[in-house]
Amino acid sequence: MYQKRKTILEARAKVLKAMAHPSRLFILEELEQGERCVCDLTEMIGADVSTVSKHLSVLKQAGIVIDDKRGNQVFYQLRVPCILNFFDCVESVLSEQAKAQVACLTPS
Amino acid sequence: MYQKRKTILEARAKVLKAMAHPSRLFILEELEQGERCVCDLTEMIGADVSTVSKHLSVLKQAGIVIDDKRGNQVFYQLRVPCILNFFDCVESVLSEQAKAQVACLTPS
DNA sequence: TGGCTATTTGGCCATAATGCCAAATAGATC
DNA sequence: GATCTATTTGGCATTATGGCCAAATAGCCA
Repeated sequence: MYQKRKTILEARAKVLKAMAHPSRLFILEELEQGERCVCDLTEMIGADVSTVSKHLSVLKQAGIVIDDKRGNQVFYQLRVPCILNFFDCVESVLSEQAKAQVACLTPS
Repeated sequence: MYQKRKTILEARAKVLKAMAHPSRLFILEELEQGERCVCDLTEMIGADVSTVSKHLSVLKQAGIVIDDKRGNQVFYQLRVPCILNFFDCVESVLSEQAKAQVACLTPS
């Protein structure tokens, strides 16, 4: 049952895991607007350059972004723009949570 | 830039992180068909009951599933069924990867 | 109550993820 | 070549995850 689907589920989990970090989600949102170099993203995030570079490497290894070296800069862009559609649904998880909390607090 | 969005991105990341495990993805697929008790899922996955229970707890804490105790069993179901729509996009990430690999192997 | 089944929780260990600093690498420019 | 900027990589400490076993909890039924 599970063993039969395990390989494909592992592949999917790897993609989700690569996205599952606030800085990496920020990078994806930012790349939705267009390509960005590491230095731009580093400044916006406010972490060490090496940290941001490693986040980008995680996204790249998962196949979510691609890089393009031009001069002494490296520009990253989304490889699969639909990735952002995810969040309509993630958002509905969060709004359900919010609704449930309100319901808890509201005397019935 | 990032600090302004950090809180919401952390919330989203938490949901993605909860999904980012093959066993948990299997559980979500299975719950798409309808509610399941812990014992059913445990047998299908073939891990220790305690392990499966903890996976379910992760999904529950993320607000993705809800539980319903009936008798001495606990049934879980999806709280936000759209969660499975995710995979059209995850799949396109994977198929892009596959395409790229083929392109690498094909002499141009 | 006692025993049975289903589930959760605590403890423990092995492994992976995160973030910084420092060092290495690569390109541009003088 | 020397130097400056941009980026990646290695190392290390800290924390989180995943899995099992064992123990605790909860409901059922005799």
